[in-house]
Amino acid sequence: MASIREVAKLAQVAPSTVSRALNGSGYVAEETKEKIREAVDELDYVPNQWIRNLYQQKTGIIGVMTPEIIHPYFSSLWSFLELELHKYGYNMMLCNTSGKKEIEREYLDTLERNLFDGMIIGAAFLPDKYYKKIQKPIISLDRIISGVPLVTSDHVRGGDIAARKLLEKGCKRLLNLSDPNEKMVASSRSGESIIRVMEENGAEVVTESFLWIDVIHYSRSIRRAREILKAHPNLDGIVANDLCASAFLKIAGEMGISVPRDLKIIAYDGTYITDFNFKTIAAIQQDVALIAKEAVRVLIKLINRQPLENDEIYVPVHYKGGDTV
Amino acid sequence: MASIREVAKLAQVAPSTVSRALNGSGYVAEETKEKIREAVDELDYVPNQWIRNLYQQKTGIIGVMTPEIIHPYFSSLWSFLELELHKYGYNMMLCNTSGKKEIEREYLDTLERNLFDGMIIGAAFLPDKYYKKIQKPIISLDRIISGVPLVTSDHVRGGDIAARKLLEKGCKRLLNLSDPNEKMVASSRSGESIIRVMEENGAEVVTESFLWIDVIHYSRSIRRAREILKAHPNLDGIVANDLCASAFLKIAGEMGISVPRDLKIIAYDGTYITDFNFKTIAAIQQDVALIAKEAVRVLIKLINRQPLENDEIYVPVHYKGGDTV
DNA sequence: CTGAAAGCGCTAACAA
DNA sequence: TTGTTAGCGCTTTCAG
Repeated sequence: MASIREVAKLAQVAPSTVSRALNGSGYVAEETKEKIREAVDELDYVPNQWIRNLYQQKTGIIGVMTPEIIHPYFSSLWSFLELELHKYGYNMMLCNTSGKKEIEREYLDTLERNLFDGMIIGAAFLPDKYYKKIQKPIISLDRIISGVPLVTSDHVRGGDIAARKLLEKGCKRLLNLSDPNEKMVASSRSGESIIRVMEENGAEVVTESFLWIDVIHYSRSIRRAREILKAHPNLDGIVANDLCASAFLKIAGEMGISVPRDLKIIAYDGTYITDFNFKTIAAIQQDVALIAKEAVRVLIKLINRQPLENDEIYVPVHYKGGDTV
Repeated sequence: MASIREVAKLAQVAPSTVSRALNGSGYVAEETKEKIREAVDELDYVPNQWIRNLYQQKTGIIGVMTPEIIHPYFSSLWSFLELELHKYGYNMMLCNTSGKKEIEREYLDTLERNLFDGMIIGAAFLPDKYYKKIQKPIISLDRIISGVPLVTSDHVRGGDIAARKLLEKGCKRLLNLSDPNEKMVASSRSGESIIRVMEENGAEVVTESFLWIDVIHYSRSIRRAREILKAHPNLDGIVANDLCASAFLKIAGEMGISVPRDLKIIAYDGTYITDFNFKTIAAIQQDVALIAKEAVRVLIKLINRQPLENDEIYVPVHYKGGDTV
């Protein structure tokens, strides 16, 4: 690995001149530039970006904390986020925690050790205090942490739309899924909203737990969906994330339950997988592109120490029709 | 951000002593250590990892070049790769090119600028020479580049298994899909293998192009699948990647083609989405966990300048039954 | 056991 | 227009 000094020596100039020539900062005679260019070619010199970062006091890397990346909601979200960060010259580092607290702590450490210029928290399992003490720019996409800006979907509205749609179709007994381990997350508001609207309108709501781990392993989703449908044979409506919704649709078919006649299903997320089946699944669609855009906009403001006009941003959701309601 | 110098001053020792105490390198009196510990706590000092890397001559980051991340094959593969890299203390940086050559070049540049200790190439669209000149450890997962170690599935066998399965079920007229833009990739061997086996056994093979861009946008897959099935109404077998296979299954249903009676479908990849439909899709399953494991093993060897016993590694594939054959 | 000094590879201020 | 010098925050000799 050639260094700037070697280039300087070969071109018979000072290292600082090489630096200036290469960065276009300050004056360098065209003739000198030429000599330097030759030396660079000769030695195959490539400046070390890490070292440069030292002076810029930045790394150009944004960490993205995610519990996993296989769920299409996350794949899509991170895909858009990457594109968006790239526009601003940032690279994205996916920090996959697999839901493990130690790994999450490790990555927060990495942030504090200045490897990232900022961090986007897709999901968090550590107590609030770990996030609160962080001195660097962070934003959250779901977990509600006081002092940490939140960019998320308008889940209250999402739950509302879903519930009203089901009521309109005559649902009387709805299944609501929740992961008891996830507390203080914005996404749980959709469930609360669904329950409120359903009950206000005289419908019954059955809440069952559906663990995170069961969502990401599809075979487990299937098993859990079967358990739940067997335990509650008289359900007539389900709102669940794309993967779960898909599992319920499959199990309903297996059990001979007619969808949408006897059971109506609305997926929550609305990624492309809701179009996979012959019956497309109706969905509350999150606008992942806009979430990504807003998240990056806010993070960049934080990094540039600009004031935030708003530290809670709610991105609109949309209803997408399908064959399951 | 407190620096080591501030800690040293507060603890009334030299910066080098702090360094030694914190790294456990060299001797430091227990008493001195205690003073340093106090100063660290007092100032909330966190060593700057990025500066430390300067001395280690490494960054601990591996770049992973991928054309996109939404396709479940890639999501799964990168998920396992991340886990595997993490075991060796490396972080993974996803380099999403969106199939764009400029972005790919940019990331190769990033590698040369020492931001990564090595790189894993998931897909490549640049001419070979760009890869050949790289002086840092790289391995490829699909594209065949002389001098660059390859870790990939045994696609020849994969194609073979698929073809024989279809023949066994009586297929006479098979659809083979290929992206004409993708040249010199290991994965195309499955198609070649399928064609060979089918033709050797007296079956006909129709090859149609199916562009990458049509695969990753599911709505485009659907449209293309419809086009193809309309153009070739007498097909009785299809081998295609999970997403395409899913699109064909859906369109077959829409067109009233009975699967598997009139049309047999085998998905190639075998990710969880092949289990989504009421009819599970038969598949040639790639062992992504093992691919990830092998890739990392080889890359680490390269980084440590250990000799490679083999620069082409073929990971076994498996047949997974389903309702579509 | 500890500190001074040199230096990782580069940039920036200033002098020439 | 160029070179000298100092230094980013840390580690690593090496002398004491």
